[in-house]
Amino acid sequence: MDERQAVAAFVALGQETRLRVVRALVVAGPNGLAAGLLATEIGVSATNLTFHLKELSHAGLIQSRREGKSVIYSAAYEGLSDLIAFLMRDCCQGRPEVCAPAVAALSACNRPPGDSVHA
Amino acid sequence: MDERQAVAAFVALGQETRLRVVRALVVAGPNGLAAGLLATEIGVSATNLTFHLKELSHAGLIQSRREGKSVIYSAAYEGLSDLIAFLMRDCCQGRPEVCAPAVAALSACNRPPGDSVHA
DNA sequence: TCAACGTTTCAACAATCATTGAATCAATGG
DNA sequence: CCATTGATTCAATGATTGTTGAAACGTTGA
Repeated sequence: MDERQAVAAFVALGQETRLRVVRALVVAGPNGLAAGLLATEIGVSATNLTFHLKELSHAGLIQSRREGKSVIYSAAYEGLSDLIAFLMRDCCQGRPEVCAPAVAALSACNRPPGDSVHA
Repeated sequence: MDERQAVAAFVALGQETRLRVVRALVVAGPNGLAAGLLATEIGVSATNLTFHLKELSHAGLIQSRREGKSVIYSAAYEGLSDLIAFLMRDCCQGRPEVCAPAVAALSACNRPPGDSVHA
C-alpha cells in the first residue's frame, strides 16, 4: 500500500457514516449485508448510502456482489489489513514505542471472549 | 478512543500534506522539528503548514512547544497508538483474520533493522 | 409483458476544506 | 527601542464533499 492508497483509505474512514458501514460489514463477516439492510441499520437514505459505499469501494475497503435483487456488500479484509500495516509501518519508523501499546489490542484478537489479558 | 475521536484522526490523516507531516515527525522522534524546517522539508508555505498543523494537533496526533523563536512540533505517540488500537479493535470484531496480517509489520517493530522475520 | 422491489444515477445545493498573500504576533539580538 | 526572524491569524477564493429528491436501472415473480 502506497501513500496515495493510504490517504484514500483514511479519507474513506474519516466520515461517521462510512466508518459505521465498515464496522457493520466487518461484524457481518464474509457473508456481508444487503445495501437495504445496511441503510436501515445505519439510518441513512438509500441514495446517501450508495454514495458512501462507492467511496469505500473505491478506497478498496469493501466489495460488492449481486444476489438476486439485492447487492451484497462485505468488508475487504485485505484492504483493511493493508491499512493497519501501513499505519504501523509508518509509526514504527525507528520508534517501536508507538506500536507497542497496540499489541494488547492485537493479542486480544485471537482469544475467546472473556479471556483476560494478564500473562 | 471513541468513534468521534477516531473519525477526527482519520480525517487528519486523509490528506497528503498532513500524512507527510506525521511521518516526518514520527521519524524525527521526541525531539520533534521546528515548523519552519517542516515547511521546507515537506515543501509547503508556512501559512499552509500552520493550517494543517492545527488540524493534526486538534486530532491529538501531534503536539507543540515553544523553543525561542521556533515552535517545535512532535508526534503524539499516544494518539497514534490509540488510533491503531481502535482500528484493530474494530477490525477484529470476531474476525481475527483481518488483524493477523498486521502481526508481521508489528513484529518487525521491535527488531533491529536487517533482522528477518522467519521464526 | 407488466408491476414491484432494491439499488443506483443524476442534478442541485449547502457546507466544509485547502490554499494564497497580507497583516499580525512573539522572541531575540543589536 | 528597533529591526529581524519565525510562526500564526485573517479574509478571500476555488475546489471538494455530503445530502436530498426525482428519475432511471436491473431483477424477479405474476
